[in-house]
Amino acid sequence: MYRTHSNGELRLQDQGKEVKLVGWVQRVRNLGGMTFIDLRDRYGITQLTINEQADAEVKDIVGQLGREFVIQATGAVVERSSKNSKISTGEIEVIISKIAILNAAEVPPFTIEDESDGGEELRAKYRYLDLRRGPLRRAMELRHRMAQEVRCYLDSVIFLEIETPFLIKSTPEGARDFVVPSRMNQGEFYALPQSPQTFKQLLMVAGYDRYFQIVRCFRDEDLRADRQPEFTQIDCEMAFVEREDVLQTFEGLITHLFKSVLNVEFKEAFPRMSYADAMKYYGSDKPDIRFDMRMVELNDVVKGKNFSVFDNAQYIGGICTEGCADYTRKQLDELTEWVKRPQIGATGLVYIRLTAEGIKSSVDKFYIAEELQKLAALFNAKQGDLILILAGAKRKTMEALGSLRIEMGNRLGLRQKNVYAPLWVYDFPLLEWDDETQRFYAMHHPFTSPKPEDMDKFYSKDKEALRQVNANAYDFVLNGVEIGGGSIRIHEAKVQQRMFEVLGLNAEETAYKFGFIIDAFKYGAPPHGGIAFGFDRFCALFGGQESIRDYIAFPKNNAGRDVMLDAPSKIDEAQMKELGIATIG
RNA sequence: GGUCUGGUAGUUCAGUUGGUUAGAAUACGUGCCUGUCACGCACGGGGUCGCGGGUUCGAGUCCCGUCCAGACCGCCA
Repeated sequence: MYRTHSNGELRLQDQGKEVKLVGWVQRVRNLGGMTFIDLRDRYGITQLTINEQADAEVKDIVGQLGREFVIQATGAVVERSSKNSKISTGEIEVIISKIAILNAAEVPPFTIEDESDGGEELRAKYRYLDLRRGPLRRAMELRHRMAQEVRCYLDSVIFLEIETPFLIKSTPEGARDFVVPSRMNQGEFYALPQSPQTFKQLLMVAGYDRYFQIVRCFRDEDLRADRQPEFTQIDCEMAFVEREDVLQTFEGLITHLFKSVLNVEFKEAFPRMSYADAMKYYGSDKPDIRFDMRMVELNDVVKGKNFSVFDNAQYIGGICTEGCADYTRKQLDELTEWVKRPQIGATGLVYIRLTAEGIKSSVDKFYIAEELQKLAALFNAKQGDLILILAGAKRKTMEALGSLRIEMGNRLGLRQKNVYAPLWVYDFPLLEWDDETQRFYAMHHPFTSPKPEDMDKFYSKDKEALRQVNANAYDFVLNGVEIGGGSIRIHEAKVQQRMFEVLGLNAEETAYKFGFIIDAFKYGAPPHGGIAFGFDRFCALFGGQESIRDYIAFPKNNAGRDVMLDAPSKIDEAQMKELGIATIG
């Protein structure tokens, strides 16, 4: 037996016990006459004490110890004469009678502490050392807890967890697929699933009317702090449901997660907002509603006063930032630079200050105080507030204003981590027109059903009518982060066929790529719908972080590399030959 | 594909207008120290300034190229 206890469990009532502990040496403090060792494992830290009376052999071994050595120590639990209230085992220590080095360790390249001295690249390379640190360990524990609670809840409402294959067929409709060459079928490739979308729908056809899976998904696209090439979804589907059934069911799941993992309670139903309103008031399809600061469109009130910037703009809108009227010229210039950055792309920033001395703006030449007052009233602005206005092309300007709103929310401290604002966004457009390729793309995915009332438009030949078709789709947004998305699906073969037709696929392509699902719909497919949650993002948000990397045990860097394994890597000629793959160039 | 930021000791960083032997903290090593818990004190070792080229009497510093890392835009049905 290696150990009798973990390093996190001994307490005052254990004193007198003879215990055997194992773990990693966090730190050795040699005071001359006596030595203290902090022994660490997953569960905590226990102080080992070696005093003057210890055997020479014990003292000799202790002298050899370095950081991260794996040791085993035997001794008696005693009450400490000077206690440490910072750790759970701080009232006791173990007086060592026997000690053994189970494995020595080289000096680690960075310190294994909550606040490590190591940079990201180094910690990524030695991920197994980084994972020993408290913050990463807690992230893994949080993720485990989340997964357990998801299973527990969905099991309680009779969902079945069913696994679906990873080696599937490439249907590049949206994100790029990762592909895997087939040895037995040379020249052909499997694709890794971007999501188990079609499989879960086939499970509905099969009659498994409540399915879920915590499942890895793969997308060969560029990475971000919140995007990895392989990531995990809580993938769910239900048959014989309408939108309301899906929202209710998963509001239940989310509420359960908040309660069981964070002990946060939601007494009221989650707010809901149409996509159109989200864009209109927040300039985003994933609004952060922890703070208000709604956008107000000003087209009708500012045009026709000889201010060409406004007169020529398709959209003029603003936000009101409370208590910012005392912003200095320098701060306003800096904000102007901020909105002019290429990522935001605004051409300028107009401001109106409501100061004690009256109303002042950067457009006083064009608007008299009375007009500005009237404008300010649209925002319910009061003395001390600052109104920021952007103008330009509609979509772009609204999004820029939405970004400015988030930025001001950050600056004003309105986006607190421990405040949670869930939101359902619904009624997205079904289709997006792409000028470059001159065709429609599905905004969500091609299995999303149009809203029943838009069916006529869906069958229309008119591009403008098609543009106006709404999808029976919904997103779950938490604190401005898109956590989940889903829809009521198409379950009729002819509707599905029409969808592919709208997307520009001919009958042959449709049959080749998606024949299996259209066939399935011909054999009694029930009405169905579902949702999928980004599990990594969900965990990161619960952990109060923006980056999902710390919630994935072995993530990739932003070039899609695993720097620990140094993958991807070349394969040898024999492997290539076996797969029937030639090197280009 | 693009924009920005960074790369100097094991690690995190500083390094002035281009000028003597490139510093600090921490880690590491040695010694002292009986109540530490980020122990303390003293001493010590440790550098291809990412790489290549250029300008210059002289480059960590300026210029060009390149590689790597991070953030973002495009992309992400």
